[in-house]
Amino acid sequence: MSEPVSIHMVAARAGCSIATVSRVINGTAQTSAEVRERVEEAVSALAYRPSEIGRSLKTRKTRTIGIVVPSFTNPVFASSIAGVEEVARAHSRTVLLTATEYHGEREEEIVETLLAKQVEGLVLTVADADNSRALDRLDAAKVPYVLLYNQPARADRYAVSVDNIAGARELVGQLIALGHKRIAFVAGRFRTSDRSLLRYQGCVEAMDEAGLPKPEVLEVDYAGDQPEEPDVLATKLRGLNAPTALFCSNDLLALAVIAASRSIGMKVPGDVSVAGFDGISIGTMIEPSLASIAQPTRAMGTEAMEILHALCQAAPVEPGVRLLQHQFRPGGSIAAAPVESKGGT
Amino acid sequence: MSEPVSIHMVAARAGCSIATVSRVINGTAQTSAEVRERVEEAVSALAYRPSEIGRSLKTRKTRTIGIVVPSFTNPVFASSIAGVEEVARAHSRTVLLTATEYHGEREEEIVETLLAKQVEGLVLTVADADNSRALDRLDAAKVPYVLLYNQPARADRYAVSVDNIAGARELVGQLIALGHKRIAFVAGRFRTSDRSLLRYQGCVEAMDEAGLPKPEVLEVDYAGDQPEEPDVLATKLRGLNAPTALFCSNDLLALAVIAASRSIGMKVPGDVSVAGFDGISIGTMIEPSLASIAQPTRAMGTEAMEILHALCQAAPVEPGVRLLQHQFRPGGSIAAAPVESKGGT
DNA sequence: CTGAAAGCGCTTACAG
DNA sequence: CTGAAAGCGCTTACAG
Repeated sequence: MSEPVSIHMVAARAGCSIATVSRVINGTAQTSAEVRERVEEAVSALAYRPSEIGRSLKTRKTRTIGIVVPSFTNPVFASSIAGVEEVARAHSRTVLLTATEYHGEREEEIVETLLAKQVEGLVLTVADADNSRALDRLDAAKVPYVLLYNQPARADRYAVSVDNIAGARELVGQLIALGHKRIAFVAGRFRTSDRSLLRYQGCVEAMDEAGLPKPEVLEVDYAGDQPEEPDVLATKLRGLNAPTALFCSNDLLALAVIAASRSIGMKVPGDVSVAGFDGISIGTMIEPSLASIAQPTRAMGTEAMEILHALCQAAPVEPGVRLLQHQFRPGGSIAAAPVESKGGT
Repeated sequence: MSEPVSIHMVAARAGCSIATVSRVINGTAQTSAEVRERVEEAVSALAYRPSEIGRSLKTRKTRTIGIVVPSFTNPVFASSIAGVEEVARAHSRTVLLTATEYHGEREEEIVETLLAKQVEGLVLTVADADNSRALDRLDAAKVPYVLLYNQPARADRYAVSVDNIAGARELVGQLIALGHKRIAFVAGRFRTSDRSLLRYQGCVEAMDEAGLPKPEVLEVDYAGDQPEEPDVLATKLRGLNAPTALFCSNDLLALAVIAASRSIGMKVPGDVSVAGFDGISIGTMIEPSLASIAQPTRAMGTEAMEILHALCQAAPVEPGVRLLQHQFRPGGSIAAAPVESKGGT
């Protein structure tokens, strides 16, 4: 900070030119053993580290990538970020991290900032991958990016996701098999999550096929990752038309829904079954365990970063959405539908 | 990526010098309305964004700070990172993110990388704040940093934490008040977490004061944030000398311990009480809810970043540890000690 | 109010 | 094997 040591000081101490210092440090050309030794001595004596910023300006490569996700505090994002970071480090890349806090309108501004930082590429989860000014901006700037959790309809974008529709269908299929007929879909922010919408769609399809009516929908407000006040949520749940099962668009929401249900005397799964989507690990530790669709979150992060790395080196990569395998995770939070008794709770 | 637009292109289109372009963009000097207009036209037509990297090289300021934490997937870190990022953005700073994955020996290397990236400062949680080569390196480089969750004994380091000893004492005091006499401390990695050690110390102190013997200690291996296999953990729990209460060094561990206890037929809190430390929000949603010591994690992140920001601008800040207020969070996971029956489970 | 020039810390042809 | 020089994209005295 105070007196950053530059390549000139190293050269001075080693008694050679800065070009030579650069060469021995990067091993980019032959150097005599003596000079090499002197340079190495100077480097360690001065605790010299070449400035990435000077280097970047010259090479036009920053070896930095940007991540933008809605939130860090949802384990789903946290764990894929961990995957991205791991692979980034393996390729000696650094990660610039940002969160939109679910404000889709911040995406563009954030992307601008990241672009100004000269990131070589981005991994991002946007509100709506098919209608995003942030992505359009990236396309225009020709900066490579890989979407995570989004499933864009456009075939020219790179993305890593699970099949949200299929996952939701599978889960709702399980619910139906358990005898549930009145299933409600509890949604976090359709507008800010195209995933939520796809899961809803999967739910509708499964019910359609079973000859059941469209699911009732409960849209829930959030503050960050925390759904609204438990009692507000409880009141809303009470307002539903006595569903026997609640399919929540994500696990965090499902946990809140279970707590809220409990608070109004609804036993889970005795009175109502509750399922989520994501498969966060805590879901397996609690009682009842949370039925869900597990996504390989960390692997999704590593896969996305591997693709991005390839893209950054202009390696040829087939565009499109990579669908990783999801898995139904059974759990004690769902059970056979209670016997019909004309009108629920 | 492909044809990044530079200040020269803008100047060319606007028919002025690059100096003038710089001036209107930064509003750093008077400019005539006409020129300003032409420059602005060129900027938006070309979608020009000044390169932060060029700018940084000249100004010697990157407006970037680094974060290093053991893991992203522990909600405690995730949420403080969110706080750091929020404040960083408010000060137009960007955040470079890294995780050690609990490998203390990676700290130094990570710090080197961050230094090479010319971060202006760092927020970090290290394994041992009083014995850290990474911190020594930062001191030598005179790069400001603020510790988070660590409580260094040295008075010259900046840190934001809760009082881990006091928190642990408080919690264990509650346990003792409930009649518990055989309390075991379940520890995550003492070697990689000075917090864990302090919490242990608080536990010992509280038991000492009550005239109880030192707590039995169970050290648990981790893989990332996941404690070892549930059945391994269960076996280890079984090996304990029939404690009536388990104080776990963090909430994630407590959840795993509860699950493992259940798996061997120990009811929580009927047969054994379990408490954690951190106060993660999920702890309040589950049944039984998790007794814990709540830390204001997000606020700790924002506070740390505010201090760092001040430090980066060479504002005078009192060194030392800021202790934020922790709070005992009652929970259904702890209850009165079962009546003595000569030898536990 | 504006421009030419220097320089931030590097890397890399180009000579030798 | 080594050095002098140019240049990456900016900002900022210094002149005018």
